Amino acid sequence: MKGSDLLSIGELADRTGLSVSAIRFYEEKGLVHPARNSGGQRRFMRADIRRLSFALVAQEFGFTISEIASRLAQLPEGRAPNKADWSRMSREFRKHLDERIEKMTALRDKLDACIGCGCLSMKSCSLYNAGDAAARHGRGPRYLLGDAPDLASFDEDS
Amino acid sequence: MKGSDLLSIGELADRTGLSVSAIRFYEEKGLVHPARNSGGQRRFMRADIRRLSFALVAQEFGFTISEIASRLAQLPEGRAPNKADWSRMSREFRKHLDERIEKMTALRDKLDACIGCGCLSMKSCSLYNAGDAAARHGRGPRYLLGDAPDLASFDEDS
DNA sequence: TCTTGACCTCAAGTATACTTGAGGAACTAT
DNA sequence: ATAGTTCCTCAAGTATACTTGAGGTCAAGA
Repeated sequence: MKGSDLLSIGELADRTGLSVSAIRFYEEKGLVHPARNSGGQRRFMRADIRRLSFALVAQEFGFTISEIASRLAQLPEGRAPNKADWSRMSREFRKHLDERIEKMTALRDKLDACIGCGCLSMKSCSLYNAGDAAARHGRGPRYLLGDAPDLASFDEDS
Repeated sequence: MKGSDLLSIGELADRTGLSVSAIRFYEEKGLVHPARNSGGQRRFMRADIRRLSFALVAQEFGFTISEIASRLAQLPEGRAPNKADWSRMSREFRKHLDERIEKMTALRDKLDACIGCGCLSMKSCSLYNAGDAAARHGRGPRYLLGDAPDLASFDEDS
């Protein structure tokens, strides 16, 4: 396979640092769509190195496989994506990153305020209802760091 | 149970927005340590509302249950934690938050630089080896957004 | 007292993200 | 040609974070 511009799954694993099984799994999830040779073995394009590397970075940021698959789906399928394709996609990705960082920072600052004022008692804690600012996908609390329905709980024992 | 300063699991669920099953699960994981009444039912302290609320916030930030359990273990067990206990704990927690946000921001900025220069081709991409800056706990890629072992892959088709 | 809702335990199921293993075919080098 | 490595599929296992269900007990109001 050396010299070819198609990569076997093992070569791709070496190039990305991923395991072979993880790459198969990612294919199943739609992150890559390798061709097959006459013997049925996967043959990847060089551009797939970048797709998978992007996936790994995105995972660092807490994106799920299916979210990543959606982003990668924006890249052209037939031809290898070029700089413009990647830049466009990355720029969009960046927006989501910004949002995520912003939410984390906002939540941290609220926690910070709570530590600063020493309250944590919900009478004036800004973390109460901070949930509006935090991206709580799916399951989540109705009250954060608080006990709003009854305002007497903490100050008694302090 | 009304009027008592001990809460049933259902009351705690109402106050935190958690499900009853989740609270039982969290007990199993050591986030709370409720007493039992004569009939074997769980009786929670008011302070447990805060413990669980903290757990929920921490989960937003991407901490695992066991990490959260470790943090909560720093609070006094016998007596209800007071403001000073919570502040001390939160302050420590805040450090971890800062680190996490910093790492995300650093990684984003590297991605940003890549978009800016339009490279994404690994010859000078700063996301390559960005892994040093990114907290990759456990499994992780050896190469990020790149294909260092062979520097010719992207520029051909662009 | 009796009924109904809340609670109990324990086992199993769900989703995400993979890994591991069995049994077998393909590829590559000598 | 043949050995050794790599690849294939499919099923099952792992860890995290819970939920759901079965079968049964407890508590609180009428």
